[in-house]
Parts: sequence; C-alpha cells; structure tokens
Amino acid sequence: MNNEREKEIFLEHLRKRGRRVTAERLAVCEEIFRQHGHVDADDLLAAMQRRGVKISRATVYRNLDLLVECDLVRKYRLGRDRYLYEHLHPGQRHDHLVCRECGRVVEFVSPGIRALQREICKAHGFDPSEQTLQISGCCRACKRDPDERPAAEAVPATA
Amino acid sequence: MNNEREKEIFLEHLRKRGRRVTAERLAVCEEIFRQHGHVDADDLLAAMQRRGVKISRATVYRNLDLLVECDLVRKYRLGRDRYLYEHLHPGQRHDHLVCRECGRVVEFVSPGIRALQREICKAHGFDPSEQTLQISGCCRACKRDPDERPAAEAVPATA
DNA sequence: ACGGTATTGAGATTGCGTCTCAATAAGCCA
DNA sequence: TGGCTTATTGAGACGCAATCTCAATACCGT
Repeated sequence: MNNEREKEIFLEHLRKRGRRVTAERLAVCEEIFRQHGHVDADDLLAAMQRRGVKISRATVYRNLDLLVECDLVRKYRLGRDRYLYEHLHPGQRHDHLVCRECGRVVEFVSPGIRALQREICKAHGFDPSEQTLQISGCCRACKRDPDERPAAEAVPATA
Repeated sequence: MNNEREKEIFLEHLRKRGRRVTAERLAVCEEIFRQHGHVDADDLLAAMQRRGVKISRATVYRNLDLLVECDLVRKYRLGRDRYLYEHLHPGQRHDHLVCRECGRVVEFVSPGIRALQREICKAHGFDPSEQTLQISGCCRACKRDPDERPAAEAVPATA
C-alpha cells in the first residue's frame, strides 16, 4: 500500500486551494488510511489519542471533510445513525448490504449496476459526484438464528 | 387517487397488531398522502397545524414510523440532513438524483438495476427490506448556469 | 525571522429525533 | 350503552452527533 501516493493527492489538494499543511491534517490523513472498514469520527479520534496524537474532535471532523473533498474518503450514513468514514481506494468503489439485525456490513461491487447508473446520469444530463447504493435487510446468519446475533457491532466481512 | 385503498392497508396493519385507530393516526396518514414529494416531519406537522389539526411533534414521528412499517411511506436521508418521508405508491419504487448545487431532486426508475440488486441479495443470502440508491452531483441546469440556481429548495421534477 | 492569516482547541450551541410520564381516549366486554 | 383496561397522546425534557465560536497558536510567503 503506497499511502504515499494518496497522501500526495491530499497535499496537492491543499496547496491548490491555498490551504495549509498542518500536523493535525497529516495525522488525520494517516489515521484514516490505517483504518480498515468504516469508522466514525469518534472512533478515529480515540484511535489517534491512543496513539498519542493530541487533536480535538472539531479538527477531526473538519479535516475528514477535507479528505472527502478530494475523494480519498467517503462519508455516509449506514444504518441511520452517525456519519461513517471510509478510506476509499481509487478505482475501488463498492456498495453495501447492511443487516438490520446484527449490524453486519457486507461490501459488494457490481459493474453492471455501475454501468446502468452511468447511463441514467447521461440520460438526465447529470454530472455525478457521489453514488450510494445501500441495501438493508436481514443477513443469512440472522435468518438462520434470529436470536444468536453474531457480535452486535459486527465484522465488515468483505465478501 | 384512491387513497381509500391505501388507508385501508394502514388500518389493516394496525388491527393486525392490536394497535388502536386514533384520530391522530388517521390525520398523519391523510396528510402524508396529500403531500407530493419529500417532506420532513416538521413540514408535515406545520401543514397539519395550518389545517387546524391539533397534534404533537412526537406523535407525528411515531405515526410516520407506523406508516413506514406497512410500506406506505419511505423514510430516508437524502442529502445528509434530517429524515425525509415520502408517500410510496405501491409498486412504484424509484431512486433519486440529487443536485448538490440547487437541491433539485429527480426521481428515476431502473428495472435493470432492480434486477441486479435482487441478484446480489440472492447471492449473499440476504433478505432485503429497503433499498436506497442515491446519486448526488450537479444537474444539467446548474452545469449550464453555475450561478443562476433555480429556486434553492427545489421542485421535485419527476422526470 | 517576522507578520498576516488560516487553523486549532475547548467548550458552548444547535437541532433532530427520542423518551418520559401523567392525562386521555380507544375498544373490549357485560 | 357505560365501565374498565391499557395503548396512545402531548408537552417538554433529554441525548447526542455535528457544528460553531473565538481567543490562542502556528503555517508559510516574504
């Protein structure tokens, strides 16, 4: 993983807009790159503090938004709650199945759906910047054992 | 529009679960059916109060959720903000293009995407209850005249 | 190294959605 | 129909994520 390449994208984005490169910005950038799957802002803050980084909650929010601007991070709401942030590898867009019972999240990629989305945008003269497809329902495990929920805040099984 | 048919679905849903039929429930049901496009809970409350209905905010929320349960109303977040509620005509599922500039919302239907979604669910043994596809970006009008935004909180152009 | 100015931090603030609990009323039954 | 049980309502409190405020800090062009 050459995070260097992506960090450079971030720095470039900052410079291009005359924004400053600060220790906090680099720290947020590095931390979100270290994370796998979906994290919320407080998770990230906690992780950074555990690592000894001194940074405030507001700054984490602010700088995550900067990373979203340059497409290195995706920001969305999965279930219904808070925002989740996810490190976005260039050219690896995916969508989500979310189980309402156990919270498990499964990622999937569908080139077919992607293509149809592009068609729809073209038909409407619409210039897409972000596309979110999210299917919530009941996963295989929960259908089988409606009670025995696999560890509530679940594994982001990348199936 | 025979809202009668749909109102009956609601009443049936209530009875089936031993829940009571109240004036407030009927009022929320009728009001959301009267609305076109997407409204949030407070819009709906205001509309009802304007109409002389006496009802509390909490009750609006509670009863909207009841309507969501029986698939007469869809509840989701469009941009990033609050929940939006939308009267759902049976068998007319659609998805949304949302313009980040002017807020305009365009609905579209894609049977092809629907079919692919079903396939994906099947492949994962996933039992879907709600599917949301949302594409945000820049609409034709805003691309043409980046400044002249058509009436901020926009028309739900059903194209 | 200096100075102008963007950025940060700590805590206050906002605002949606939910919860609380006493008062009310729906609906079953005699 | 009237009485009784219990779900539902209303008013306001509450929780909580995200944003905002503004003085202190530190980035970066000169």
